[in-house]
Amino acid sequence: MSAVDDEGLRMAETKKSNLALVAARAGVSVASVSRVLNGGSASEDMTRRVREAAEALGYVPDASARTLRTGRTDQIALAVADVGNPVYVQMMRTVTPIVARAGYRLVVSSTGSDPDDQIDLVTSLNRGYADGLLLSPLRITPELIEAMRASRLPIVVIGSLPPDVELDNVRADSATGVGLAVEHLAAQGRRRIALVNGPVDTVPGAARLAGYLDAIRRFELPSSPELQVTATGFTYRAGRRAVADLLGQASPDAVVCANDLLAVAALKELAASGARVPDDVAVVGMDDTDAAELATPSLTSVDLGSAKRAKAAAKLLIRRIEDPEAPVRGLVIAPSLSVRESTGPVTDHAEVRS
Amino acid sequence: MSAVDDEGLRMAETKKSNLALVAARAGVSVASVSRVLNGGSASEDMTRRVREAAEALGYVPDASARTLRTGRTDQIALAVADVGNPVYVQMMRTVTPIVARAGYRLVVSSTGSDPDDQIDLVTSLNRGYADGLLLSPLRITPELIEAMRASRLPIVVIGSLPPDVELDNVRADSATGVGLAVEHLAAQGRRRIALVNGPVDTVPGAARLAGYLDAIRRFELPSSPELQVTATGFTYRAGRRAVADLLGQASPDAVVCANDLLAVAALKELAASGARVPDDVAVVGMDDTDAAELATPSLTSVDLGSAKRAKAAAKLLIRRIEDPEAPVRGLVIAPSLSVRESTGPVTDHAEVRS
DNA sequence: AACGTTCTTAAGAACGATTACAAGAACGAT
DNA sequence: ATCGTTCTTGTAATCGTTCTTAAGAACGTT
Repeated sequence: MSAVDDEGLRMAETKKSNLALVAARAGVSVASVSRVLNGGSASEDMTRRVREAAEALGYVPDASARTLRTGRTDQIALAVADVGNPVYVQMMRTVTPIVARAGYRLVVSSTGSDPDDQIDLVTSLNRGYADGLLLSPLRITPELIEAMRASRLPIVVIGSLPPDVELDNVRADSATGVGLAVEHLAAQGRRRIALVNGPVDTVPGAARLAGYLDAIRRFELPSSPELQVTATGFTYRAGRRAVADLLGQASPDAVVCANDLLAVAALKELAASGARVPDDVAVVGMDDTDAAELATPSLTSVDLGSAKRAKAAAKLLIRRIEDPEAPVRGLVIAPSLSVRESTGPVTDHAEVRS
Repeated sequence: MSAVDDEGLRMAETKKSNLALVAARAGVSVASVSRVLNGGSASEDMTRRVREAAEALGYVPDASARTLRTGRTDQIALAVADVGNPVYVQMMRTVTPIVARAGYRLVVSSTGSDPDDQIDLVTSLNRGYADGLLLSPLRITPELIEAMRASRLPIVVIGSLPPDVELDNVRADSATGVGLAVEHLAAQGRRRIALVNGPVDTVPGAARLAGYLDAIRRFELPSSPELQVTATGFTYRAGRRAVADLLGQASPDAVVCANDLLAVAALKELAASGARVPDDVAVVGMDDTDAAELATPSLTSVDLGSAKRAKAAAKLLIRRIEDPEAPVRGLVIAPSLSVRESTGPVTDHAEVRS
């Protein structure tokens, strides 16, 4: 409680204010104020008076009025299924500077994995709260596709779509990605390669299972149902349960996981069971997020190009917003493998071990 | 390429539509349409016709028009400094259901740690793109405080403020939290307790340093500048560098870190240097996020009540939106300690493994 | 001096929703 | 039959901005 009150000294009174008030104070018309503030041509005297009045009143233009008039919000929405998944963090990071450079603000909303949530999101997009949407849906239903197709505002899908759907999208090549992982493991002489997948009724879950089965066949590895487990979600906790089940029913010498969180869960569960990584069991994650580098041992991870995908999707969306007639595009980003400790050269340890 | 085109069969044409179109189709006035759709009283016949017309046209109300008229957006904004920090993920998770239950949608924007970004954010809030803002600023400047004070729309600060500032806020008690960590370590006989802090010109950085110095004095532990290092940010990478510096200049038997990311960095750097955790060096994190549980070994972490703080802040904001005259409140959430492996008793370690 | 050109500024019409107000219909009561 | 009440529906104003149109001023040209 200081004795001196210095409030009101130079306090911009942001209570409320609009063009009319500024105009009245400057002694000009609202049109002129708008023109000056939006960089139209005006006399020097006019410009000065308007600027002063606006400053004095702490004028801030009203977003909804402007949007109503112009039809633009200068916002782009990014919808993610799970804010806890580091792959989405990576996407947010990549997208933010791109949309900012194009003059948009990014707003993030988190949906559940429920397709209905996403339909709601598309609907509310059509209320016009953003100029476009970047959507990365886990599950795709015909209803969701129909909603996206009917959307008045542009949507770019990050992820795969059924082949006949004509929507801008940027997809990963999960199958090839899983193939890279299996190839890497097989080259080390690993034979009992397990898959820890997320729900197979999701787009990534289905793609990763397909890629796994294909790779197992290609490399002529033993295939057995016991080596495949499905977590109830792409989360750490679900991963722990799934891996515990796996270890109860099989003895893999390598585990490929559908994302990095599941892979961290595998590391933990293996450690709890007394198995050494990578000596006894190798672990491969997917998405190549921060979590892969932070894990102990650090995780070999399939880079599905999330950052590139997000970047490409953002550019696609911006182009589409600016030119609604642009042809529909579908991009595929090639995967690569980031090798780290969790699949570390077996030779070093194998020598020691045997 | 199927031979049959079934487009236009029942495709809701969401091109554009407004109350006037719906009204024309239903043969009633726009006012009646609005009334029916917003749950006003209307005859059965009227209701049916309006519903049908709205459905047929795929009518979706325009957000900006509604906002312009009513002054409400039904959105609450949450601004976080770093989407990569798991403590913010925790906050987002907690806040989402609370605002949803109150009928708001949550939009997340990420600011940098630069106070100017946050001032921009407050300004754009005053454009009316949300009904209120939850802000967790890393650095607080007089300008930011002035901007928040002058805001036309309510803001609740998650974090500490200078004592004389009258703004709704929910703060952690970092000092006591650090004290809990030091007490726990001292009770194990650890004496050379180091601090890995974030930048001290940030609010949490300053608070944690103060708490550390106070605790060191209280427990009569040796204090030396070599035991205190400051990372250039609250990130993993900055943490690695800071811990490397620390290990180069001192031999701590315990490390208290200003957040979980820094603590994970400490684990990694200690492992790289050959030190065993917790046998040689104990590590304590802060915020008690998922990262603490996922780390190897799992991290003992000071729970600064982030989830509770976020929850309380959201409730405060909603109350404030609904009653702008409500008295200003400041809450403090008490910290607690979640003990895990990284400070585990050395004896216990042996039991588990044998 | 009359006229056309250019430049500056103002007036007013949108954008699409909500809502106060008024007008008319329906209905029961006296 | 008249009046008052209630219920339903329509008319029109309003939110704050942008932008078209047009009016007026300034200036050069013939």
